[in-house]
Amino acid sequence: MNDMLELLRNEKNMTPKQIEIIRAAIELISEKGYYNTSTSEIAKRAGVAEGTIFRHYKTKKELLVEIVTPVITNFAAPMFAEKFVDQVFRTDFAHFKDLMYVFIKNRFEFAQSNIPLLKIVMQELAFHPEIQDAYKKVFKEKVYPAFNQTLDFYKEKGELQNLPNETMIRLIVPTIIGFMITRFILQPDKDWDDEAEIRKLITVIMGGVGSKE
Amino acid sequence: MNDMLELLRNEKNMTPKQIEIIRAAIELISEKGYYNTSTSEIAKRAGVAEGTIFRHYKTKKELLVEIVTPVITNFAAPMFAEKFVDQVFRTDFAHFKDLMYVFIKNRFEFAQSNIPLLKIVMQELAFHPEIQDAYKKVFKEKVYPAFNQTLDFYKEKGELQNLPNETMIRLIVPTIIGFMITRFILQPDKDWDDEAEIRKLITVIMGGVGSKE
Amino acid sequence: MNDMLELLRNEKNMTPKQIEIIRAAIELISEKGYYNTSTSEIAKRAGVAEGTIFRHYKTKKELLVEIVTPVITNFAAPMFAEKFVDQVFRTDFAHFKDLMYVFIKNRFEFAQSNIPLLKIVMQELAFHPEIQDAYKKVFKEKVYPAFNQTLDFYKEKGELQNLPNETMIRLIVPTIIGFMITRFILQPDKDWDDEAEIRKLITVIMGGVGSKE
Amino acid sequence: MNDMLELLRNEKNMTPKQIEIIRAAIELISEKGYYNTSTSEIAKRAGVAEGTIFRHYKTKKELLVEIVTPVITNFAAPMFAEKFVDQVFRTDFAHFKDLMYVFIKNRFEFAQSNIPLLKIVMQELAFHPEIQDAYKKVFKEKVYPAFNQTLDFYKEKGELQNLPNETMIRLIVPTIIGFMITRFILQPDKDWDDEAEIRKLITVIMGGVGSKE
DNA sequence: TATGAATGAGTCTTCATTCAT
DNA sequence: CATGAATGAAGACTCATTCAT
Repeated sequence: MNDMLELLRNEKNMTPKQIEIIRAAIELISEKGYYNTSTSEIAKRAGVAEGTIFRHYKTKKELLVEIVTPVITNFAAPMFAEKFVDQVFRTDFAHFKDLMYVFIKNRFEFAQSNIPLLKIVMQELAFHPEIQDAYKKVFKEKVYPAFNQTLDFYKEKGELQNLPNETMIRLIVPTIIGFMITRFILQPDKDWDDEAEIRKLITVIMGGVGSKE
Repeated sequence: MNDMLELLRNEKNMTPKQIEIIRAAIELISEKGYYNTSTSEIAKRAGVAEGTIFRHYKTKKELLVEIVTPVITNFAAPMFAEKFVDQVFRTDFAHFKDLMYVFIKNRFEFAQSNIPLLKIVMQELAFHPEIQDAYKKVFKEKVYPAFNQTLDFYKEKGELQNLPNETMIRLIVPTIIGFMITRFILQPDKDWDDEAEIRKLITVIMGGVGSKE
Repeated sequence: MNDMLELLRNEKNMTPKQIEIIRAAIELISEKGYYNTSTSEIAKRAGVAEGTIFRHYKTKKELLVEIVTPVITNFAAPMFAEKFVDQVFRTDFAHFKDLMYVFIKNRFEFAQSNIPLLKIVMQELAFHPEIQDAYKKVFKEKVYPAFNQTLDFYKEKGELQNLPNETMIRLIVPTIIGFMITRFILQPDKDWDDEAEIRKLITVIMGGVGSKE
Repeated sequence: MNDMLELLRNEKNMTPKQIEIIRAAIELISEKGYYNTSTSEIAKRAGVAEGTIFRHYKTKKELLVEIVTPVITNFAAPMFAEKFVDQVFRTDFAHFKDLMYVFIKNRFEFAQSNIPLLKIVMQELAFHPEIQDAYKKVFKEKVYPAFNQTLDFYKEKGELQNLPNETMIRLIVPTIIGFMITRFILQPDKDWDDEAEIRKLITVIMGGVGSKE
């Protein structure tokens, strides 16, 4: 269940109207951007009155943040949730590249289910300090620690070069994200063999950080 | 001479006021984004009347495009100009990784000299078809052909795996761009050892596309 | 009930603010012309915010058209409505000149009640294709057919010369309109004996188109 | 020689640039109206710099007035010039309707040669007090006296009804002008038999003001 | 005299936000 | 809770006019 809207409906208990507002906002903002989308347009597409939006969200920006924050949290978080880290250490994954495969596969599917949302995050991240804060927080509190633990684990197993974790993260993460941007945003209509692409991606990453034995 | 403003002053022969307008626009838009920057603000910072902007650029958007287009052209183009391609084929570069080094170094420096401009390009690319067109044109007419020629050359020399060029480009380019974004935008204040980072980057790339002899 | 404002209030069911906007617009535009009247002025005189105007009328031009179209329709139309044409053929009017009298009298009173509006129509007709369209439509669909029927009727009765209807219309209509312009716009302050003027006018018209027996 | 431009070139001694400005202004304003024509457009079409216009005419309005005033003067005046009035009293015209014929014919040709200018006069008369003043002056000082003299002359000859001159003028003038508007502005493309139309027009007028012997 | 870059007041229009119902 | 009419501040853009060259 990767669909964020589903998730929002459940976690916060939203009224149907609220859901419609969020859905409309996501559609419109991801198509045209935050500044090209008016609240009246959102209201119209959501089938509610303009005032209704402001009953639920004090400002237009708050609506944006409300949309974007859970995406950030959920894009980064779940893989680093207890369950997953457990698996790693219960050595469910014999090799780092197996872990990478599951990790990338999982995030890939998440991205696929939430393209409009991720588009919004990427586009608006640059301009809204509130969003940047959420992003930094998640990165610092979730991604970073989880990565550290994981990388240390496989370093000790001799599967990774003895590079600083930070360096490795800086090599791995942009490579993965770069791939997804190409895949979902720049050339979404190309005829992709996703499975092959992901394997190739892992080769690149391992070429970069894997131990050269 | 990497500074685009310098370049603009020379190529198009701009009046001093025009230069000021461009300078102010670059500053403000790269800080706050296109939609958060008003023409009156640009005028104020440029020290001209608001009307003066519209004497030179029919619309605000035209100003943006005028700023952004040369950046795109110049970010992509020069490395693929005759001179450079010549070098490659006069085998000035014994190995693909030597070429990569010079290439990345060169584009790195260009980026460094034009951070605000590149920020603008990245941020606004998503919303302005006019900018997308410029980008597509350059990529198709310059980047792609040059890359193809080059990759074929080193493939024949046995230095690269026998992958489709497109695949290689898709692995190489986002990796480089991802690095630069991290370096200049996400963590500009970190204490970077650029030389080392670039070498590492090349290792990653070679791990991905280099031949496994 | 000749007052157009009254009519607007009823037909379209307008809010009080909307009425005020229309009233203010009519006053100002008829005094100073469309291009010399700003929307902010209209708003001020109407006692509403400028934005309110644009909530009801998408553009300033749409406001103008909304004001002017019903005038055109109503200036031309009612006399040619069923009721009136019926009267003619039930020979309520023994002679063409009796019909003319009622007709002119009726339109005269309409004009008198709507001077500012008619001023606007005349002044702006030249520049706004939208208004011209409305005018052409009404003339073609209402005025012309009604006139034709009527003129034919009295021709057969031998009261009119055997001229083409078009020629007669071209003689009659400008003469009447010319009179009203003189009466209400060029010399409104003169001490008019309207009854006498109208009779004189009819003499002229009959001199032009009446049969010379 | 009815062309006003010719006249302007001679009376005032204008530079070629000035003539071009006037010509361009007439063209543009008569097409699109005063408020829809910018001085920069006029300058462009005239092939001069914007500043040049303001060297010759202090304001845009002054340019308009400069264009329009001589038209008014010349439309009204010449027929009432000495020469013409002389003719009347040297009884060059046996009957009033002969005079009318020459008069209408003459003004008809003037109109035909100056349609754009007359269009401008009509359209802008309503909004510019300066133009109204010119019009009133000419009417009062030229048209009215000349008409008076003439009408009195033919009244004495028993050719006209014993109506107040003012009344007659009010019947005659709008009828003639109405005809010209129909002929040149409302239906310029119709296939007109001008000679016949003018004769018809005179019949109407005579029907209105001619003595009923 | 002619130029045309520069001006800045003024215009129409948009839109997030409020509030009485 | 929901509505949607009303708001008014702010924005992009126009254009008559000025003035240094």
